[in-house]
Amino acid sequence: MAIPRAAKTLRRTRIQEEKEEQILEAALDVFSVSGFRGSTIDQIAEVAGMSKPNLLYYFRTKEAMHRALIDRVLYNWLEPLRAFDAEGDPEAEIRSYIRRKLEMARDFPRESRLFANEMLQGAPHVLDMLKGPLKELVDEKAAVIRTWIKSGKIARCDPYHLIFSIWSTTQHYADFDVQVRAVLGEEHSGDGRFEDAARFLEQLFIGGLRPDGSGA
Amino acid sequence: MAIPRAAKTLRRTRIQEEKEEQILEAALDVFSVSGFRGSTIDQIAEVAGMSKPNLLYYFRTKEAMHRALIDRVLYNWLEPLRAFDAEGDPEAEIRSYIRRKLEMARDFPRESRLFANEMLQGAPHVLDMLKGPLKELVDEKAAVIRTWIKSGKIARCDPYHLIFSIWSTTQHYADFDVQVRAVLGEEHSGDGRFEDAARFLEQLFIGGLRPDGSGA
DNA sequence: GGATAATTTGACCGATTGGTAAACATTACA
DNA sequence: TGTAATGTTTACCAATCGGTCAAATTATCC
Repeated sequence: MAIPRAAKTLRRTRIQEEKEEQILEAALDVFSVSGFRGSTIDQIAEVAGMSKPNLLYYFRTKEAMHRALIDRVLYNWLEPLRAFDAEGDPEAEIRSYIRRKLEMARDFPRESRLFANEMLQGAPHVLDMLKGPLKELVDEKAAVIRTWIKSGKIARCDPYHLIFSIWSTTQHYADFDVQVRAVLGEEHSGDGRFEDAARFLEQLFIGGLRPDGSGA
Repeated sequence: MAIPRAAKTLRRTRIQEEKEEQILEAALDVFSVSGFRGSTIDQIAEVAGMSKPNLLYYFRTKEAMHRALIDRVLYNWLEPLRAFDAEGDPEAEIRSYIRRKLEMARDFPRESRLFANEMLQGAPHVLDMLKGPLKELVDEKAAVIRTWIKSGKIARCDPYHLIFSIWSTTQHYADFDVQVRAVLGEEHSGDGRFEDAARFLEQLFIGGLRPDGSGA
């Protein structure tokens, strides 16, 4: 008889590691496209190449699978913002933040869509994280931006909306990929659009945040 | 006996107008949150306050409901971009485009989420529209922006990515509303955030697009 | 008011949903 | 190699899914 699944987390087998990995990979495929409600266990099982009961042996419910997936993906997703450094040069920091976020949109579009789906549905599974850890992290980085403003290194602006606009512009290339490609046309649907986007966004944010009295 | 439904479009009753309106309103509620796959006819029927077979009397399938909803919402959704005027002053045009898109995010968030859901799922129901009419419209407006660049009224930049970034930053306040509110906190979750966003985005885009040799 | 068309509903259908039970197969380890 | 724990599968369940049907109800128009 199998031990109760609650105990599974105590000692993890090689098989457990592999299968759970395999399942979460398939779950990411499915959840990121159809959202939680629109996805079915059967779909995920098929993508994962195993039977539904086998899948449910590792994750007792659809909820548990979704939660495990979000938990695993969340930490890496916030890494670029965490790397935002108070000590660095504002212009370089903003540039590199945009670059990193765009790279993630290019290399991990499913993760981006997973969160986008969750947001559209009102964030039923991550609302506490948004109000807690995420808000704290953003508050912290907003404070950094405010010191840059106070020292005159960048223009006066609302740091929260600055962060929102970097999020939205970069994630757009993952979440709305199909629209971007349709509008750009077949010939510009290679990865070159990410380089073009990076160039444009750097120009936009660096120019838009240049302190009043500087340069020109 | 009721006439075949194909004939319904020939002469429309008062009741038909009202009920179809009522159904599409409920469908917008449901589809915009859960997407096509994640929404059920029963849900929509309940929100609309009528029985499922009654609902299916007006729209034969879930697909038909979704298609009718998209068709109805699409025209208005593209109106701000259509209003983008070649004759106007670039700065004023961009300002007013941002304002209008933000107003739509505030006043029609469900419509925004309906499209966002559709995009995340790969636009199965609107791909032709994206590649056809939408692309043509954007091409046209991109040409307008290029004339502004050529005449030195705004900085050199990629007009497509400029449009993408206005779309993404403004729609963010509808699609990611729950995240925006969570990060800003309870106290900043009134409609004031749209005014703050407008101020920031105007500053960002006007500053970011200022031609090299001008001002400051 | 009566005929006729339009609308609404309850009962129902087969397919799919999330999930379970138990038999069966495999692995790890003494 | 035996055996207990782990892993997998087949068969199944009740609930929900999209959708149909025929009967009942309501509106329209002469």
